[in-house]
Amino acid sequence: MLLKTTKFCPKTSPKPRKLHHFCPHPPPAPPPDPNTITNLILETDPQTLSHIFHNLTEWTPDLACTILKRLWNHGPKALEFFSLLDRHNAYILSATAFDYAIDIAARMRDYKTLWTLVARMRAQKLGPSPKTFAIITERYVSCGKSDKAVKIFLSMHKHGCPQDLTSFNSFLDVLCKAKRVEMAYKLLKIFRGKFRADTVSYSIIANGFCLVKRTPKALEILKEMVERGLSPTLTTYNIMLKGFFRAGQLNEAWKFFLEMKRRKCEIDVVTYTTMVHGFGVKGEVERARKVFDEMIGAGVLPSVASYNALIQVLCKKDDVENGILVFHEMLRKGYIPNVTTYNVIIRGLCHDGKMDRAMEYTERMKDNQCDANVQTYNVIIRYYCDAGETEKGLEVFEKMGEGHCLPNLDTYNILISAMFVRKKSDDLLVAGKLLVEMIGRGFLPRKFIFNRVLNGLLLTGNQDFAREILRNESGLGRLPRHFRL
DNA sequence: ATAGGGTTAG
Repeated sequence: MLLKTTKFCPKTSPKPRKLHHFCPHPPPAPPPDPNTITNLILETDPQTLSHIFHNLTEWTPDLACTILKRLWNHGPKALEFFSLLDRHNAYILSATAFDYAIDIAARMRDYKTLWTLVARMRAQKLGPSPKTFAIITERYVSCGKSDKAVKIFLSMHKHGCPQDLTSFNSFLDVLCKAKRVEMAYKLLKIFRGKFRADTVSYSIIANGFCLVKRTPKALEILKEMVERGLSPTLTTYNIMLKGFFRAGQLNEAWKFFLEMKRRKCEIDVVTYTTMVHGFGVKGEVERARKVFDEMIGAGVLPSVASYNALIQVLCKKDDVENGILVFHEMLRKGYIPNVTTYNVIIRGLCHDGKMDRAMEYTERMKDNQCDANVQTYNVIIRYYCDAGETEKGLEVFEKMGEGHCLPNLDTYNILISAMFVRKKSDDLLVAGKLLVEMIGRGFLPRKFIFNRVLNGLLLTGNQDFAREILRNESGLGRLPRHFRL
């Protein structure tokens, strides 16, 4: 056993010590099961948990990381778990585990904990690494603190983290993905000498302009890059290609694709998949199919992602049944569908009102050792709620909890919004409960959602509940100031 | 997480 039995179940099984006489050679310990431990952590209060941890053996760094990942959508529990490990089995914590914990603290905007963890990581000589700083700066940028993120990046070395071209490029990418491309470009111009900016740096900036649909500017960046003696790579071209599609410039995309071929670029599976997806989402289903066939004709082996792109396109812009035909075709060819493949089909079926068949596919996933993820559940819940089957949505929500998938922020938003459509006061009580639960799990509700639930409770004569929520949450100090009365 | 391709919701 992983757990010493006496401490494991102190209330229910206090006796059978004597049996050991008859069992001199206990059976070998079963492999530690992350699910069991995760559920134990979720159900147990902090103090009891501390006792249990005292008696836990057989920890491995991998197990610790797996559990942290499972607790991803329950920030407070994840950090509680992390600090218990830190106290009892410090040597089990890896750099990856620290990165997870830091990411979670940052997501909860608990900056004090974040920097404590960084210091602790450093004290244990586990980092912080450039990856750690990519995580931290990404979180700061995503909540609007880009200037602060720049300062953090520039002071990385003071935390014992090397500052080099790679970490510079990562940071530029963080800014670009948060649509702060102008800021990234300014930084590039300031620091390109110091860090010796390369093709990757410029490609990242070009991608940043593509993400905000400014393809002419992206092309300018590439021109500048070439003038500085840096050569584009296939990745650079694929970035541009995707940019044209994103900006709705289908003709430019097509011309660019032809030009790539004419210049004897070694067009790869990513190029083709970009074309299939790009054409497809703009409704050009036949052209998407043609490109897919051309890929096979050219001897480029489609990947699972290629199939996913085609299936998605068919499900969305053509007919789910045609998507399912391609799904069967990929199975015939020996491909192993992944969770995205299933999610695309499930969404297609839901969208077509075929909820029962969508549910069948979730079962099929299980049979094929492909675990449904939170996105799978969110799709099903959303469509049940949209179809007015709120109870079924809630049922699926409950089921994901008892499994090993915790709801995320989207799940709560979907469900809470659904609690307003029927104008039933009972629904609002559920909304209130969900709100309390999500806050307890470290999610910050949007101001709009929070006020909507509170107002709803007030209007339906549930003042006491509303007041209780406010008192609890402001007492915890977890809510931003605008929520306080 | 040094840059590119599949999921979100119209």
